[in-house]
Amino acid sequence: MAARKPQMDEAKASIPAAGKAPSVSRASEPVQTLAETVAARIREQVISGRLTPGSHLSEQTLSEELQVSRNTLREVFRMLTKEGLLRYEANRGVFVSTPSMSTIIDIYRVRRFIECPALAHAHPRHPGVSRMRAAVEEARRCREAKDWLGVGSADIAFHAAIVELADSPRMSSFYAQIALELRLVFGLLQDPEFLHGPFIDQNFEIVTELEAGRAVAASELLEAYLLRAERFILGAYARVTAET
Amino acid sequence: MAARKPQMDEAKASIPAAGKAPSVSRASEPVQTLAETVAARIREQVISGRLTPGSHLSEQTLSEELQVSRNTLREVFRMLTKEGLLRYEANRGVFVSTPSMSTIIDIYRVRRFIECPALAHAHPRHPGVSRMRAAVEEARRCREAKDWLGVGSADIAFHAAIVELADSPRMSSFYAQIALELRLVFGLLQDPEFLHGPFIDQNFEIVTELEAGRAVAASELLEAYLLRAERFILGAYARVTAET
DNA sequence: ACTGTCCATAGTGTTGAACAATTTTTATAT
DNA sequence: ATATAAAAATTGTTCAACACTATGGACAGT
Repeated sequence: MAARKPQMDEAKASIPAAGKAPSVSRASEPVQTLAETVAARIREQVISGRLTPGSHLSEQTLSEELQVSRNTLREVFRMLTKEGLLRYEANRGVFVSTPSMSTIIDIYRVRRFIECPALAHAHPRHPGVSRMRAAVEEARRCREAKDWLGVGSADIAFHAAIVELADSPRMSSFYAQIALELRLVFGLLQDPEFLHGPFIDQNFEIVTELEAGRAVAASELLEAYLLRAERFILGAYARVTAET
Repeated sequence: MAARKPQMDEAKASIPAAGKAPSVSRASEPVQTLAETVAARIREQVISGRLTPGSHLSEQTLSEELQVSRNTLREVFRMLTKEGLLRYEANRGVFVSTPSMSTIIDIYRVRRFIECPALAHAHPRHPGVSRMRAAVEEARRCREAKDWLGVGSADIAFHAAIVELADSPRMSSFYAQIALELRLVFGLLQDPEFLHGPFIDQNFEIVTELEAGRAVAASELLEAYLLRAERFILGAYARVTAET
């Protein structure tokens, strides 16, 4: 019964002198580790929708495809798991997270909980304000160019700037995670123009109100915005999942 | 199914000293991976103060000490880094995070930002309320027994229960991280009786108010509590760092 | 003495192979 | 068909090796 026998190797007779193809020479900027580089790449693939939620990421396949060892890849998986983009199942491997309705609901609950007070108590001259303004303009530029992925990024950046008004590094990094999950949801939905188009101008109004010193009014606009967006996204989500 | 011969390691009799018997023990379902087990162990060491902030964790030394491979240890480090307990420095390794004054200030800013609204909008019959009550009683028990580490845990549990009133899994898990960092701070300070003693009774008052349906009053109590606690901790921190 | 270069050392970053443990698939027997 | 056992794939973990980076000391020039 002991049967179980390895058949795998045999080819391993090769000499260990294998060329290692050292990391590409990107001699610029702060030394990013290989794992971080790969993580960024996979993250981008997930966000852009090339890696669809629910799909299984095989360690062997991916390590060959990305030219990194399994060990390094596992470090990458750990990172992305903590970020919420991937999900581990014991002895089964990692999968791209699949946001559910309750995920969306929770995300928007958090957003209202954090963004609205942050905005309401903001000082009109806070450096975050100019970042909000910049994000709105960036969104418009992307809309012109029909770069909807860019519009999504700018929208996220806008709201991240709102959170920065609270002057709390921890809150900002928490929000960054939430935003990542939200991007996952975006990727799941189709018709990005329909998805983002209407909200750019509302962002514009919000930052305008804030710059005029009417923080509370801006906060109320934001709350209405978030409630609408939530219903909107939930609707689109239901439509997509119904199709399958 | 799969009734296989349970022949485990016997060939690797290299250094069986610590003998940890990986998966044998809890044959239940949660199937904790080795890395998680080790992470829990280090986490506990950091919280209890046996691993002092700022100290360097050598991969080689620790992997020998804990009887795990460097690769596994690195996975552990990644987890604890995301939790905020450890800090990476490129090519220099991991260190136990050293909370600074601004860390404490940020933690308490976040706590007020999250806990107070959560409490103010809470329903008096929410399941979280009974958890708050239970935590207060646990804290009192530990105080009797002079188990100050336990008092700290109960205090954290009390406030985690407050956050659960908001019914948001993401918020709760975020708060869990913050609480971990706070424990790090606690470990840095001495005289835990002086540290926790006065706050147990304030927790009691808060939950009592809430149970009576006066959520807003409870929230105001909480805010005052948090402001006091922040000053208190900052003072103790300054005293400790001044000594060095 | 003072300072800057060079080198040995030690520690992290990454790899590839190996094996154990578990899940999934296939083949076989009832 | 259906249950069950063997085979194949995959993940979990370890090990040994080497490249790369940081640190500290020896050594030469001023």
